[in-house]
Amino acid sequence: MAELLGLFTRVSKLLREATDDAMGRHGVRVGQHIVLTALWEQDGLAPGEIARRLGTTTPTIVNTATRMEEAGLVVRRPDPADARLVRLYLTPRARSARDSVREARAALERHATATLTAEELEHLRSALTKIIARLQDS
Amino acid sequence: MAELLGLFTRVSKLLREATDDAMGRHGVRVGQHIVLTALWEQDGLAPGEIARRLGTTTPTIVNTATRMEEAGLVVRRPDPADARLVRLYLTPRARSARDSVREARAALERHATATLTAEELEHLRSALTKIIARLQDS
DNA sequence: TCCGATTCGCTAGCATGCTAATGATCCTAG
DNA sequence: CTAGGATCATTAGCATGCTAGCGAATCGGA
Repeated sequence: MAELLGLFTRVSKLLREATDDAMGRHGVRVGQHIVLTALWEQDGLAPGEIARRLGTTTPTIVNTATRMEEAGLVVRRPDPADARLVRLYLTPRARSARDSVREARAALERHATATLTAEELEHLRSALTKIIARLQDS
Repeated sequence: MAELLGLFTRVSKLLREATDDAMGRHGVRVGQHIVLTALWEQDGLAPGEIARRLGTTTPTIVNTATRMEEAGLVVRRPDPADARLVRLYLTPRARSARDSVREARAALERHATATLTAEELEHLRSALTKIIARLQDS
């Protein structure tokens, strides 16, 4: 596998599977993490605000929010000042899952990179950051 | 973005978008690349064989093959010796797209990693390979 | 030879993301 | 104060992957 894109495809798939597995044990699916991340930082955001923060689209957040509502992780409430807006609020269950989900992800990270030295890890982080910056520009 | 998993999620999404864009200009979608890769190496493989080679599932290959058949990239033909098997064959169009698709992917790779030194690139490749090996074991 | 287990491709149905189109609401210029 | 443009969530429909379950075909042991 000499091709870098192929390596990324492979890593992404494996990491995503492992992440979904690790988070699933805490009642959260991998796709819901971006919404949780945003709401953990600031509760009561609207779908469009979350999408803008995380570089996704509004329909993605809306659909994810619907699944999370069915799963009892968030509730929708209309904005009292602007009837176009819908605000998403975490349920107690979603709030309390925060630490365990974070720890599960951190543990997975440690496991996946266990064969890398601290220096290699830092290089990896740096390389990924550079690629992100490069792709976001264009 | 201190979290490595978050970096990977971001890179994957950006790279996947850019790849689909680059390949789309040659009439091939990003999800079809794994099937093409397998058939470019050996034409006439069955869905199950492709899935085993590439670490995906048979339904994924079957569905992708259906879309590729509609797009005129492959044809299905029954195996003469084993009626359970269906063999996938590239059309001339898919065969001739090989070089341009490869070059498009290579160009994207060069573009995405333009701000990395040769040494950084080698480290990145090595780190990704290590992570893949680590995750495949478990 | 024949019957149960295995091996196929395929379909159904789900999660995750996307774009395009819709309808409600808000705001601003005149 | 009103009309038209902007902004918002939502729905519809697609691509990509997955698991579960189906029916057809094959194989292997009695």
